[in-house]
Amino acid sequence: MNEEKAAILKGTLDMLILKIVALGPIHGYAISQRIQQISKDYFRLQQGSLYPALHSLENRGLLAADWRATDTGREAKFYKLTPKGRKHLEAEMESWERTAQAVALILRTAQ
Amino acid sequence: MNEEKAAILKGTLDMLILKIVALGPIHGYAISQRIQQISKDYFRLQQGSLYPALHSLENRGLLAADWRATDTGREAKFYKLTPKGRKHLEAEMESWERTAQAVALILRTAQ
DNA sequence: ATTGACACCTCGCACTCCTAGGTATATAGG
DNA sequence: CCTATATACCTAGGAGTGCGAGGTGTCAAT
Repeated sequence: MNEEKAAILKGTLDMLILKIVALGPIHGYAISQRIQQISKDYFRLQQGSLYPALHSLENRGLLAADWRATDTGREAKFYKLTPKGRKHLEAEMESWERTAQAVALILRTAQ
Repeated sequence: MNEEKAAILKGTLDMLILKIVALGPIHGYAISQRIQQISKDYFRLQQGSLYPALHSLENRGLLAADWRATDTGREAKFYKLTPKGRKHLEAEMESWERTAQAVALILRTAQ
């Protein structure tokens, strides 16, 4: 019952992924772990959400990928931000701030 | 192009409506105006979102409604919170705070 | 030999809100 | 009087978005 592992807030997935990738080249599987870790285990990014999102971001030219070996000697697809992706991330973050503030305005309106 | 009137953030509509209704009995049409006004014209709540949401909230026992006359002498359906609705609103607001903070954690992670 | 973690993938669903239509009444302007 | 605008309600269908559930293959440890 106590749903302590929450789903990603709708509309924020692309932004969160772009932000994680902005920290440095990283492969998909590690992205979901990082999101979970940085959010202090609050968000749980499902693989069924992750991979389609990565493909979409790549198709839209916001991410670029190449296959490399991980620390553990395995092949993995590493993503990095394109310039377009960086711009997009900045725009999404600004939009998020404005939206979050608008929600806060409503929630903090006293009767 | 410059989409300065934003859509409601997915997943927050019920909460925002409940919060507005919590300020005092109010009819549907006025709810959308209040949301627009309090959010400083940032959110634009469409009628195609508003009315189905109100019916859903009523069906779930979170809102109760009765028809009354407005200031302008027109009949309108006034909603008020039920006790269940008030609890639900509090739970949703807490959940929102945690989610917004988790998003902030990720967005504010420096490389 | 089997389990579990790593690392990738896709299909179809469920949920959520919007678009685009509609009805009806009251008020203001020409 | 007639029309446009604002008020006030409604619905059907669709587009978007993330998830659940399934799958493949590799490597390390038991």
